[in-house]
Amino acid sequence: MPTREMFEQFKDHIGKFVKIDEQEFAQIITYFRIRFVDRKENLLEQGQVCNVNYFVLEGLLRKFFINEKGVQQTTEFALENWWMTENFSYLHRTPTEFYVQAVENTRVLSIDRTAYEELLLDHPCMERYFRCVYQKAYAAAQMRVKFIYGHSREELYHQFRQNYPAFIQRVPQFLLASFLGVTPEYLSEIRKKSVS
Amino acid sequence: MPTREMFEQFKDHIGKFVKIDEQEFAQIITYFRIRFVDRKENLLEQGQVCNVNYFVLEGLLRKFFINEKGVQQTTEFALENWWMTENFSYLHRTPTEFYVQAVENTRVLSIDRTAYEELLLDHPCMERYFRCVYQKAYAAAQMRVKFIYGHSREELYHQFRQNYPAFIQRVPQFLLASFLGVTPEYLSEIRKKSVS
DNA sequence: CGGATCGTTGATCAACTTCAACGGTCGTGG
DNA sequence: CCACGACCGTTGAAGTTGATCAACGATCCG
Repeated sequence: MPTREMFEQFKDHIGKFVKIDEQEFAQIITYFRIRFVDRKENLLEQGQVCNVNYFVLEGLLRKFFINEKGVQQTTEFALENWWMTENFSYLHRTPTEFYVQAVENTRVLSIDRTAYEELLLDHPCMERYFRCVYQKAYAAAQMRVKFIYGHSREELYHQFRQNYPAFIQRVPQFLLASFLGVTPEYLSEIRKKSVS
Repeated sequence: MPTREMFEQFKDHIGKFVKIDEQEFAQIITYFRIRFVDRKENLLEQGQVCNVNYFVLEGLLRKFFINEKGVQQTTEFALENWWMTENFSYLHRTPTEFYVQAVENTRVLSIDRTAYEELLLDHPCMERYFRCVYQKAYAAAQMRVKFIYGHSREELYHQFRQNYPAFIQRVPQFLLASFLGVTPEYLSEIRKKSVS
């Protein structure tokens, strides 16, 4: 049984966007389930329709697809307090091309489509909350496109290193390479250049 | 003075996501202004804080920034029934690095920050509407990242050509090159290959 | 007619990949 | 507790993709 404390940080996150009282929050959490995901375990696999949205309480998720060369290509990480889902599959109810996998042992809140729709109807403040969350996520995705277009792969690495130094410690190098869109070999070369 | 018909398509767009009656819509449009933008005219310039959101009724907008080599890099187009704003600057109230410019003579609905916030408080259905719009836009942005990472520049062009054949007719080639992240010279070479 | 803008062409150059090989580390089974 | 294999990071040579630069033609518009 999930305890109150487990949800405290979720309440804080909601609180960043909308005002919410103790009572209503107690109602809201009933729409969610808590789930533990082992390292390397998949929350979503290619071919499935994504019907669930995940909120990371602790740990780290990644989203990737298999490109035509058969190589995993990571497109996204989700740390604590980030939402992770495959929106395209979720919205269009089409089979996804993505996997969502735990990089570390991870604890998430999950909410499926049915519960999500009920939640939004029953609690208008959550409509506002998700509007804010998606607007912010959209802004972040747009800035990411700007970064990709505006910099060489080498610069991307240095930017990323500067912006998320702690994260680089946390994730193995070949996953970082995959996320940056370079081969592990080239990332290794970039790193060599910058230490010498 | 804007006429009722001018807003008809905006009503249709809202109607795709939420149910709305004639009366409420009549209220809602009072929060917006209509604006005509000439070709090459800027709706936003680098250094400004973006406080306005635009809905394209007719025409075409593009968003671009100037990269460190002094070259315009297009990151986004907005056709009819798309929203265009610089979300990052809008959300954080920081000076933007982007320009928003009309590619064709364009007619937009505009809503500034103050009116937007009032609109959302006065009309909860619009909170839902924008939640849906941003969720969809976020999904599109994520798929775009997938496309960029999963294909060579040449493949990107062919994909784009296949998905938006009409659009390619509409936009000059150097802008398309800029959007795809290639030089005009290289796009020219790609096109030569595919006709021969 | 004249100038700006846009698309094209070809040669050279830089960024990044591919491939093959090697060494270190970690976890698991014996 | 050791040994083995899997996994990961590194190195270097050769190859590919796409950029840069300079020049030229075509078109459009004043």
